Amino acid sequence: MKIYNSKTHKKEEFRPIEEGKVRMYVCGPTVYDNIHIGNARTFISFDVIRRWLVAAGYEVTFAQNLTDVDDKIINRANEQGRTAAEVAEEFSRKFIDIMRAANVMDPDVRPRATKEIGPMIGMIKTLIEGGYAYAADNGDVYFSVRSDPSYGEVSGRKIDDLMVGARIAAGEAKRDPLDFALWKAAKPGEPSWPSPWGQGRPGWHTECAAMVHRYLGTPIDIHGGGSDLAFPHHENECAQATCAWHEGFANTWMHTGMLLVDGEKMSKSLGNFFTLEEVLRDHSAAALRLLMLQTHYRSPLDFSWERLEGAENSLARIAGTVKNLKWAVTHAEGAADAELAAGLVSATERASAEFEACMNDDFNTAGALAAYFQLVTEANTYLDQAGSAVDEEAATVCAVSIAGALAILGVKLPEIEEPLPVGLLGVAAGLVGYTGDDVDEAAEKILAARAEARAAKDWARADAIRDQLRDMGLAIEDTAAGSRIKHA
RNA sequence: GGCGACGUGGCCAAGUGGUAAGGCAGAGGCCUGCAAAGCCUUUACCCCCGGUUCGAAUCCGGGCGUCGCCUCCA
Repeated sequence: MKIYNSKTHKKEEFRPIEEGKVRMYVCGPTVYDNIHIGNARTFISFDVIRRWLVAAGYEVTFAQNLTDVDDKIINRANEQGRTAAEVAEEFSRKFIDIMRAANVMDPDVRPRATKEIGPMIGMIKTLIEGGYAYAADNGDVYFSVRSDPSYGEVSGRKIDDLMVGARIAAGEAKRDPLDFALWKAAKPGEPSWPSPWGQGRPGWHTECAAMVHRYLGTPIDIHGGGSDLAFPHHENECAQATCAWHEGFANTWMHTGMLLVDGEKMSKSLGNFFTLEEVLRDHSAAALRLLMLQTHYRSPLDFSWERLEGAENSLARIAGTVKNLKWAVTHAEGAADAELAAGLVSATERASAEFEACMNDDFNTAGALAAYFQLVTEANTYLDQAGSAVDEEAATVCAVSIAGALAILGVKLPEIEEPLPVGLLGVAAGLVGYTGDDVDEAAEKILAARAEARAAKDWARADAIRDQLRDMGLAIEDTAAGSRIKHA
């Protein structure tokens, strides 16, 4: 398996530190608001990466933090006249719920910054003792960037290049403009914890480093996040961890590309964002994920509602094929053509091999999906050619393979076995006088009545039956193997 | 200004040395009583210029353009 390491700018053969095991960490959200789909892109990308590592046989330990103390949370709380803890609790809960709605697996560990103050203070102490950090008179503690000779390696920067943009904000007590806060002295009314440097709270970069160390142990195999976190966040995390424990921090750094709207980065500060919640209100999580996976995780991704609609259509096509394959298996009649069946089986094997090769090549989900789109076409062709004489084993193998591949990617196909509505019974009673209580039997009677009308060239009756079903949100699909009623 | 990434058909996008996957949308055709679904066909000077090579979308140099980071940001 090859993974692009953004620290070395190369695809590298992935070798976990511990044979067969992967420890990975992805920076979680600061819980001051609902997340937008740009945030979601990163979490969905790493969800797929994690799922593929698991599918490849690795035992994966996945940790993701919740940053529940931060300037932005405090500001939001002040605006709304609530406590920071209340704001953090609300959006932590919402984040967890919406991630589940998006079919993103829960992390194995989800530490919260406010519950990890002790380990953070411990790390800061170690850094001060080692000469890498210093406490300022005002109660802030800063990391001394120039004390770390490897600073800049994660994001590929040179300290001298950074000088231009670096500034010291009013009220800060840095010795060097490059230095960043490990611990911030409390201002009146802010949440704070006691420390050797007085009441205060941890800096953002401090949290992640301490939590990685505590829950995964350093070094870890994979550290991920959006590409906008590479600098300064990841650089600073790495600097602290490296200087505190001297055992390396993360072997592979992975950064996801930004999600764009009209060519510009989606972000809260620009205001050009859609929340994940509002997107999932009218669109399936599966379609959103499919849309995202059709672009490589490292590339920028241009979001549009048109594309999302397109993904919805693609998804329906795939789901339709899986559904048709399964239906054909249960309605198979007659001797199947062995050659046709063998063709479908080998097409399935080809798709599966191609899928695996693409995923193993730095998670090329777009290529992996393309292999299965091709198989979908081949399966549809098979169903056309085979008619009702479907080879049950070949069709099953194909259907399972398609559904399985999508499941690995976390794309949930629309309910394949959704039952027909009970209201169909009433239609059946009116149309064909069927008064039983078996919906499937009613459907068969209705289809039989339509077939009869068509045979008698009574198009008015045949179409009336179709129209009546349409009013109920049902459609009739005439396939090579016979007609059936499905959800429109 | 510094650093990095990218520029492939109407839209999106994979492909990093051997002659252009796939999705969506459009058009035409097949099938169908009509439709739906499905299948088939259909559109590429791979941003421009130069170089390396038997051969380049793919490597090198230059140019133009876009985006990101350098400040909170997934």
